Amino acid sequence: MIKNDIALAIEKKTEYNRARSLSIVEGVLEALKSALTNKEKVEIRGFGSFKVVPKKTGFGRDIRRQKQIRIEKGQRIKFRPGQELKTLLSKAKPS
Amino acid sequence: MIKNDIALAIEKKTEYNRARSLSIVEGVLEALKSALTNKEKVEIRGFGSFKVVPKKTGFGRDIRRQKQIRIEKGQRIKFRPGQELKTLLSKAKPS
DNA sequence: TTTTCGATGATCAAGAATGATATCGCCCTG
DNA sequence: CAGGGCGATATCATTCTTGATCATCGAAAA
Repeated sequence: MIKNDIALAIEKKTEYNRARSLSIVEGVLEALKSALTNKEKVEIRGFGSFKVVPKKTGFGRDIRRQKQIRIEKGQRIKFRPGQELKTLLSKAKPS
Repeated sequence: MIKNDIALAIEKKTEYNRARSLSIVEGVLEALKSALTNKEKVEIRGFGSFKVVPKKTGFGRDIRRQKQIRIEKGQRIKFRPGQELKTLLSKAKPS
């Protein structure tokens, strides 16, 4: 599924055309991005939660130079699926 | 950020009221859930990708009974943040 | 069509997550 | 507001990811 597919689903659900539906989907994504950029946790019951956490510290590896390098401070995003999503998955047919 | 906050953002962006905006947000989430339930990967450029992958195999622990147990087959969902989201995060002020 | 993101893979060591089940305080949401 | 999801926590052994950089190629998206 890609952004356009979601817009298609919104198009079917509303009286908006594809372009407007796409714009709305982008609005949703933008809201999420903005919250996360502000380190704000995002929690959607049933779907899941996104949380900004610190990067690991210590060392990483620069493969090109075969050397260890120090990992700078930073943040990353963790997603944790919600209950409902997990349940839907466990009920779906095995792949 | 919670579902209602996203609906608020959509309300501001459209001529829909809160209830309809909320319904649209739910439509977006429903589309995502449906795709994932069907084991379909979801890729949104810049935001990130969700992918259904097999659960780890081997053993888990039943704490109540202080015993190891075998982990049944299953699926879980992995999220991988997109480039843009990572970049926004690294540019945001340290917390 | 063009741009560029994203998946994959390579290395290595450290550390986080995963799985299982249950409790409890907080809080999302119908 | 009430119901129940969510997250932290507990255990233990194992699995997996994380981080760094970069090349390749398929595909998202403008």
